[in-house]
Amino acid sequence: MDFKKTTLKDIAKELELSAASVSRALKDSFEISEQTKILVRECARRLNYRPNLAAQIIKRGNSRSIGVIVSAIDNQFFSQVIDGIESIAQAKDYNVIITQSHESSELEFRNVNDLTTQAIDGLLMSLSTETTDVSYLKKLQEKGLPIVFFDRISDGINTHKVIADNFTGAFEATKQLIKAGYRQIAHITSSDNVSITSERLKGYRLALEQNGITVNERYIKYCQHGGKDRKEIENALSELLYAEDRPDAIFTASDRITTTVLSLLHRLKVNIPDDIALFGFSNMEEAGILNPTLSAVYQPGVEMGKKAAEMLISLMEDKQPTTEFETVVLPTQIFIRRSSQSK
Amino acid sequence: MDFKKTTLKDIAKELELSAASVSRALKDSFEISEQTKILVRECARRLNYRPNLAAQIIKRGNSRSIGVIVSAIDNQFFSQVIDGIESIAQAKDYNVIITQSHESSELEFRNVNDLTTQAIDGLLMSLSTETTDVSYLKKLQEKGLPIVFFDRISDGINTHKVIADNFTGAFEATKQLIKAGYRQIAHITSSDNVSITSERLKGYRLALEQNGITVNERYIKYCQHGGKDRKEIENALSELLYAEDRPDAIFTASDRITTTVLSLLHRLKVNIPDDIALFGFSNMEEAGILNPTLSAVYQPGVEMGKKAAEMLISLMEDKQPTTEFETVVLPTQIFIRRSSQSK
DNA sequence: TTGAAAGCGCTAACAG
DNA sequence: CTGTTAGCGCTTTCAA
Repeated sequence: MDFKKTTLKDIAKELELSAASVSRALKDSFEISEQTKILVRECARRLNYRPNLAAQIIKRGNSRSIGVIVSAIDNQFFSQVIDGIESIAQAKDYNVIITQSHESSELEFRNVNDLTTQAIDGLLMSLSTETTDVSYLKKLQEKGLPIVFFDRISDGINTHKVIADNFTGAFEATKQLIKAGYRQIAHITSSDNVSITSERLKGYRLALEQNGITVNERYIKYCQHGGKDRKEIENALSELLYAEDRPDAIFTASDRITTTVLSLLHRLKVNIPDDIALFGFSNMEEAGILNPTLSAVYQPGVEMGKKAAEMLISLMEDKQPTTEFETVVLPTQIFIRRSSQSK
Repeated sequence: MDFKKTTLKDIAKELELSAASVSRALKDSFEISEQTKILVRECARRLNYRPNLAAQIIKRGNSRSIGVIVSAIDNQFFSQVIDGIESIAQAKDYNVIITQSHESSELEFRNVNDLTTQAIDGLLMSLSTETTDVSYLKKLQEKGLPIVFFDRISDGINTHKVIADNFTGAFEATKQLIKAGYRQIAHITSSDNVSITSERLKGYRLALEQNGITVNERYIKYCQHGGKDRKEIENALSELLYAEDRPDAIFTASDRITTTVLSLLHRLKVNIPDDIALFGFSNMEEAGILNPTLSAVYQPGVEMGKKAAEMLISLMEDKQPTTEFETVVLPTQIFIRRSSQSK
């Protein structure tokens, strides 16, 4: 079945006008008489006319739409970012096309390809945990595609970037655990490919060092797929739990890792926070009704989305190529709840 | 800044061929010699050529992309549905454009408009809680746009539909509460505009009646905005809690309502399930680590997405207009956990 | 105030 | 095997 759309010509024929006049009338051009405008508008409504975007894109050479790539939209942090992006985009009359990489660099590559094929004017991007090679993005950028990175950024590309203050977030979280009396603090984190991992790791390390605790490298566990694969979190956790020097606290570096660890500890009947404390990075609205309530570092998702969209749109609308790029760091928030305080 | 794309012409000029030949070479047409094909492919790669989708759309008259409208992607049920849709779409080489209505019929209308302007070939749609008028969708359908409804469907339009077995889900949930000894079972649900509300309500009513419990109409509370507005849930809950015949159990009809009620009960220090039991519709992965663990009706989100996408694609690819439509009902699952069993 | 015509990038019919 | 040409829906000169 084919979706028969009304075109300019249909209206022109109906009204015995030229397509050009109809086009101008619909744009409220000054060269068209009020009377024809009214006629045209009425006819357009009646025939349910909708301009063909593809034709406009071809003509104008731009599409007024921006592509977004995140690892997964069911991550509340990312859906908040998307809400932020959409609010700015709508205000400035841009369309938003959302795609998911599901932590796969192959899918990420494919999405970028699809998006550029789809004539996007700009790209907002948070890298997958798997991604190490960003050369194809660099090429696109060199061809003039404006790109702004958020959350998981890359040093390999010079452009605007927006991140949360992962370092301070991790530092404060670890400090809180220490303050609550924990000493053997493990860290389960994402792949060391992504920027957020090393930023958070630095905060974790410094907090320990500043408090006279030697960093135990065996306490640091990486999940190469960002916890997309439940198994890898299970492995990391078992290694920690069945070691001779079992930690008394775990600091987890992402939403998914945090909730999975919590659920695994439940299943293993490990008491939180008495046996093991838990402090996570999480934007879950439900953190306060988990068992136990979850201490967490919260990232300003909506704000990050807004900022990233604003920066991208400014790149797109700049007449001359931008050469001075900035990296915006947004503050994180710490919520201290039950899961990190027994002692 | 403008994103300068390589076109067929650029390749043609470079290779001193015609645009037509280049086009055919890239399509691996039989009329082109192996040698030119190799040359063309090499050149395309080198110049980072990407076909201009807009041009193809105009030419072909279709876009190989399908639009999706859900109320909010941060709802885990909907993100599962989207994952299902994407898996089918990718396999059949369709693009997916996701939009959110945020439970507003105005935004929903705007999204539909944007999507049809963007030359989608088909539409997958779950209605917002606010929506009562679907006449504009009917018009689109009459113009030949294939539409498939999922989850929140409308009687006003005759087409394929996919829903979960809301009736049985609600029936079983209520029955479980009765079995656990509860008698004063309240129901907090969405707007009575949406189909899922009445389906679930029917199950709730029947379970009560079958067990000799008279339905107390004051126990049924509607949230006109599906709980998007926290206040409306708060109001519904207070009315229940401060009534003279305070219920001893609440059956909630959606993810958002469920978690919000849980969090409000926490704040009010109401003990669950001893003071009040809770049974909800929820697709949250975290249901098992909430406090208390949440008894829930689970809907097959991924499956629903897959089924809806398959039906839509079959509508789109059918040569003659389909006249026989079906409504697929997928089974729900019941998870009985702590929140519904004290007595 | 309106129309005719060209052209955006691509494809397909037709010609050679 | 390859090129020429027309046309998809729209905008934009240029001309009337």
